[in-house]
Amino acid sequence: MTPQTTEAVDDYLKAILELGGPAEEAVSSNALASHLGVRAASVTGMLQKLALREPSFVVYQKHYGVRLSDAGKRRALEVIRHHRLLERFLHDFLDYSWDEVHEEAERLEHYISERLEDRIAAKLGDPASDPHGHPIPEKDGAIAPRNEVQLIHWPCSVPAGISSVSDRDPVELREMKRLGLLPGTKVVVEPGSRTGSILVRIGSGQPTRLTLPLASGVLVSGVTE
Amino acid sequence: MTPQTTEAVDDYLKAILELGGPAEEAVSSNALASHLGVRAASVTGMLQKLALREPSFVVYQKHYGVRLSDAGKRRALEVIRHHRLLERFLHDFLDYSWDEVHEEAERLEHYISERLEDRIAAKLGDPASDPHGHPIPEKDGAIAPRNEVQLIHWPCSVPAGISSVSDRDPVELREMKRLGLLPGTKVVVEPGSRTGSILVRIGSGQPTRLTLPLASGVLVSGVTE
DNA sequence: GTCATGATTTAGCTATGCCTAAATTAGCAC
DNA sequence: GTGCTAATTTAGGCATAGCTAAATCATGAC
Repeated sequence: MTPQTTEAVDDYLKAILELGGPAEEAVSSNALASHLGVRAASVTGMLQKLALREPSFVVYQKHYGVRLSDAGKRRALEVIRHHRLLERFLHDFLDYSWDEVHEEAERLEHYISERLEDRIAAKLGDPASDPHGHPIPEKDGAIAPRNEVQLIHWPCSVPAGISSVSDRDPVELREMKRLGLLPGTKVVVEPGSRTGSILVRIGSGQPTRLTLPLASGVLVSGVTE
Repeated sequence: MTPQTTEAVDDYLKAILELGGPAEEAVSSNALASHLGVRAASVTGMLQKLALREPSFVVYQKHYGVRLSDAGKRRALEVIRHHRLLERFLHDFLDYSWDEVHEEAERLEHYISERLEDRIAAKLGDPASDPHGHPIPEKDGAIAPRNEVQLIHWPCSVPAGISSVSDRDPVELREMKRLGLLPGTKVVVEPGSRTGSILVRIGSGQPTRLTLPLASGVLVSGVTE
């Protein structure tokens, strides 16, 4: 049987979901193009096909933007569930380190069957989040909303908990691990900001100076003490 | 990075390796076409590309046939190693049954990284065979030669051991499991052949009548008693 | 040796998913 | 409203991997 979706289609759907944000706003072709690393012309072509598909994956309006249809959103969330389950599985069962899981999961997420998805989830005991702290959508696509803020936007002296970290760059991830910037860790931003860095107390250690690129990859939320 | 091989290329290489047999004879386009379920014309086109690649995967002579080059053989064995390691992993760690592993492994074999291959092998303790009894090639491609014969060609009354079973048909596999036709089991062909079936004592049970399609999927070798 | 038959290859087409370059459209300033 | 600029779309091309139909080749029968 021909697969329902291709790798390219999955990647478009994920990108539209991410770029649309929690409000699921319409996403422009240019935004998709730069996020996916392809030309805007390629995006237009793909969106036209996705809109004409049966069932349609997107609602596309020329010169305006694109939104996911119900079917599109369902598939996007399924692929994200695959990705995050795989990351946790590779990390917990196959000795993958924090910075190695993303690349492998990014490839395999398109190819695992529903059966394998279920077996991995069962083996892991239906985990709620991946190793970077990102929530794993339920099988029906449900995903608990979160109040996350970039650490660099968190007010001084107010304690916060790391809820997740960006998994895009393995080098950054290794550095975060070294510094103890793990999901669940308590952090306090100390007075002492400069251009290019902030001062942060991580867990119970001494305040540490974090460069902005690094700190911008750390998402936090309030802690109820 | 663009992958070194595509799924189609992998499938051609595996097919050439299998159809060439232990002597690695040249394989005809027609044989490949019927094995792969595509038209002979498609095979010719693909072989021409595979021969021109750098490094070349095949040695191709028009109107004669095709053989694997060293690079082609290496890749074919790597994919087979992936397939069989995956089968054992799915079976032993993720509660897949005997007849479910093939389909999943057939898809994933093309997409797992060398790192995942290594981690799975380590987790399993470098197993020698998959759940159907097929030998898993070593990382360098080495694969112990076997003296297997189809059960239907084994002489009467001479004890034999099942070395492997065909994994193509899940229905057949379930039937084999029900009958106890598992790799390692001792079998003896009893006098009582008819057209369409043979009589076989499986393990220490009573003689059982096996249909030829089923029995032809059972490979045996001599047992040293 | 010729010829027929079956195997094989060529030629030309389809679809996906990307590209570039050129044309077009939308939205904003004024 | 006009016009500028940036976003968007169209047009035409490339590679992969399949297809059909037509041409060609090779081998065995005679």
